[in-house]
Amino acid sequence: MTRDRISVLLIDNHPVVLDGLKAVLETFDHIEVVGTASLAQVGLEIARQRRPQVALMDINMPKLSGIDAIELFRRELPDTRIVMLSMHDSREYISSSIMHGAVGYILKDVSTDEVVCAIETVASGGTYFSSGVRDILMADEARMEANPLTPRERHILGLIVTGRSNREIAEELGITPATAETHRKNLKRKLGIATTAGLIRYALDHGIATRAV
Amino acid sequence: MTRDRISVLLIDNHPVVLDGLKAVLETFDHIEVVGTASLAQVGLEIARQRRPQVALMDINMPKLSGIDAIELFRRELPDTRIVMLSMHDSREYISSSIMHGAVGYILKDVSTDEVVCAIETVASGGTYFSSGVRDILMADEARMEANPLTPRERHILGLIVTGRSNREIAEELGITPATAETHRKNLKRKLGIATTAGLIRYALDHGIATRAV
DNA sequence: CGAGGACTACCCACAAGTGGGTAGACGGGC
DNA sequence: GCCCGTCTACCCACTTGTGGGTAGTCCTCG
Repeated sequence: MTRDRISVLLIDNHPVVLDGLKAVLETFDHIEVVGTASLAQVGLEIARQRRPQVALMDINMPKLSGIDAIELFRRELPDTRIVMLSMHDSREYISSSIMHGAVGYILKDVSTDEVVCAIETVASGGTYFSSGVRDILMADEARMEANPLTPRERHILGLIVTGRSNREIAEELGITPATAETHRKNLKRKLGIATTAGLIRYALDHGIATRAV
Repeated sequence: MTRDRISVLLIDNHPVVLDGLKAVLETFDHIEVVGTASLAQVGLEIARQRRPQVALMDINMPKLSGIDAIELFRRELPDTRIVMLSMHDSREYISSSIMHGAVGYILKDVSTDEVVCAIETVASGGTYFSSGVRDILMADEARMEANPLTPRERHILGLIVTGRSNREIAEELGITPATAETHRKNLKRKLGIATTAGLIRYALDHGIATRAV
């Protein structure tokens, strides 16, 4: 290692997570928590002064979302390596974080050992994604070739885009609402998208539906 | 009038509406119901043979939606004047119907007199929109200049596009979920859009949000 | 003929959105 | 000084979606 201790900045708007993480990390001699913040803006300010090697940042924060904050960090502090900390394992959050420049993404349900491992890995130049995240990333690439949407699913996706409820979709297709629900669930699972809004953006992006009303 | 009786085709997948409307219309000497159908495709088939002057069609039907059916009618039977019959007064349905070529749009809660009036009007070449619909159409044009979205609303619309729930929006903006809910309601009211899906399409259409994840 | 995918349908408990409202605080403009 | 728009917040009853499942029927492909 270039320095004996890895400097880490913690940003999380949940005091419990913030303090807990700080306490745990401080039991490791090779890690130094140089600051904590509950808001991204404050974290950025601290980072300007302390120039941490690693920033561990929550993805969901008031005022300034973690995703948006990644960009600000990258612009002002390109050497600080950003690891996102999230409770959500949705494909959108993960790929969005990576695209914005995060080099790590760990779920909040991982062990503290794994957090330490992530810090070490990204500090030495690597990338770290917790196991659940890796699965999602790999699945994301393999899934679409292995599991293309069925015609029925594309049809239903189109109806979802127009704002139809499960009941309305069911009426329109002559099936039960429960089945429409299943198709909706399968769509989300196949695409790794957690929200209906995400499904709509996906459909518009991939020409499965058009915005024409 | 060119013909003594106006030939009308009824298409609605609700038997009650279909039969009720037929019975009522047949009490008028100058109106002749030349056919009824509970599916758009069947209605189209009947229309091919009977060439009705007016087609009264439900907007929500299984298999083939009324909106899509308008196009088929326009293509094959350009002389048949289409009046949409709907329970929904959402801006999207109405403007979509008009754009596809309907010359009338009446809500199902209107009086039968108004239905007769609509048939007479479109048969003689005019357009007919029931009072509630007119309000919405006029409002639609006037509203956006009179009532532009506030910055706060645009911000919240952007968050809705990313699939945030009211609770998540509230956390992100430091307000209560109830307030986020109010903003969401106001957005729908201002834009005359009934569904969250519609809000998303609107936002993407108007550059208030981008699909970039 | 057996496997697997597609489509269908239902179960549960819980979370969230819907669509009506009402209402207070603040600030700018007439 | 008052009006109006904005932003905030809450009420209710109701519907809908969520995220786990399981499981049956068809049809096709090897």
